[in-house]
Amino acid sequence: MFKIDEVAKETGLTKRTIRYYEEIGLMPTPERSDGGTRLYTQEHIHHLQRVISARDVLGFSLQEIQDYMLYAQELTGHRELYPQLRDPKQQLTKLREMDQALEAQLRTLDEKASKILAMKQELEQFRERVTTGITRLETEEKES
Amino acid sequence: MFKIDEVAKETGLTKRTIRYYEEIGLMPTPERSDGGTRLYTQEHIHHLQRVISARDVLGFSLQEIQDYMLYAQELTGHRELYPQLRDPKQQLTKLREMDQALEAQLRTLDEKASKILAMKQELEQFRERVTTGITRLETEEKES
DNA sequence: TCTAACGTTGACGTCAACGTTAATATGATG
DNA sequence: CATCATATTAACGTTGACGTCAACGTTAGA
Repeated sequence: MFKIDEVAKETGLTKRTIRYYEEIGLMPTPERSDGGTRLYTQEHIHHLQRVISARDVLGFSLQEIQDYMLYAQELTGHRELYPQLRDPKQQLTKLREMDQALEAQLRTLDEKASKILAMKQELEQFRERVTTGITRLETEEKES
Repeated sequence: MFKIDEVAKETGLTKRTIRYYEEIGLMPTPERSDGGTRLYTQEHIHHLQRVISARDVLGFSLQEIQDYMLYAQELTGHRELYPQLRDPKQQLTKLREMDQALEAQLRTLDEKASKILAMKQELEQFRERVTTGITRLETEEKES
């Protein structure tokens, strides 16, 4: 069980940000001590690290990340979905919704990946020109 | 020569955003008519499209995009860099700086690409589980 | 040339994503 | 058990990235 300062050091987030993420529902609410101090588990830390990854690396808004995490949680940790809690018709509808959403998210990821590739190629071209420029200047320097 | 509304329609940005990007130095200042109306070229549109790409797809801050665009401009459009405007020593120093910066940017891009891949794989796993769930429910439905 | 449609510059408004401060309670340690 | 580092909530402040509105000038077409 970790207190918030420990979690902050593990994740690199500030304590404020951690509480904020809980506030907006981006994180499962941790347990509390008798006095009210938040007590986090390793799971919480993992969760936060994935949130950070999605936020920093992909530039998703916290809202988008929340949508993504929703599915992730339903399918991994708490699988209260698969055991038929309800009418199978409703199950089917929900699963189809999830399928649609997942497909959409995969498409945006593909888009991003291809654009990243394009930027990479551009930067690599730039870099080639720079390195040839450097070597040219270096040889000129030696010749003088 | 395009006026701002045309550029807005081409790029999907609002006029406000276009002026804002100019204001913060994210775009080369366009020419003006005698009356003061901004007159854009095709180049400006291309530039904006690349900015949009970097912003939307990578979630860079406008400041980061500005840094990126700085090098891009120095190396493509206005190649006032290569003709030795100055002392070759200074040239060399500058080129080395650029090389460092480009390398760093390439590293961050690689990082992003690999994280995107990881997310993709996760989502694909989720999707498999969902689709198997769907087919199972569908066959159960037919059997009843 | 007149006018409707579009352009320009302030200036203030807004929303997300936190930072900061204050006032107060909690928890570990000698 | 005293105390000092941490914790909590509540509230307001800030920054980036624009939206919106007002007051006014410009342009193009009838």
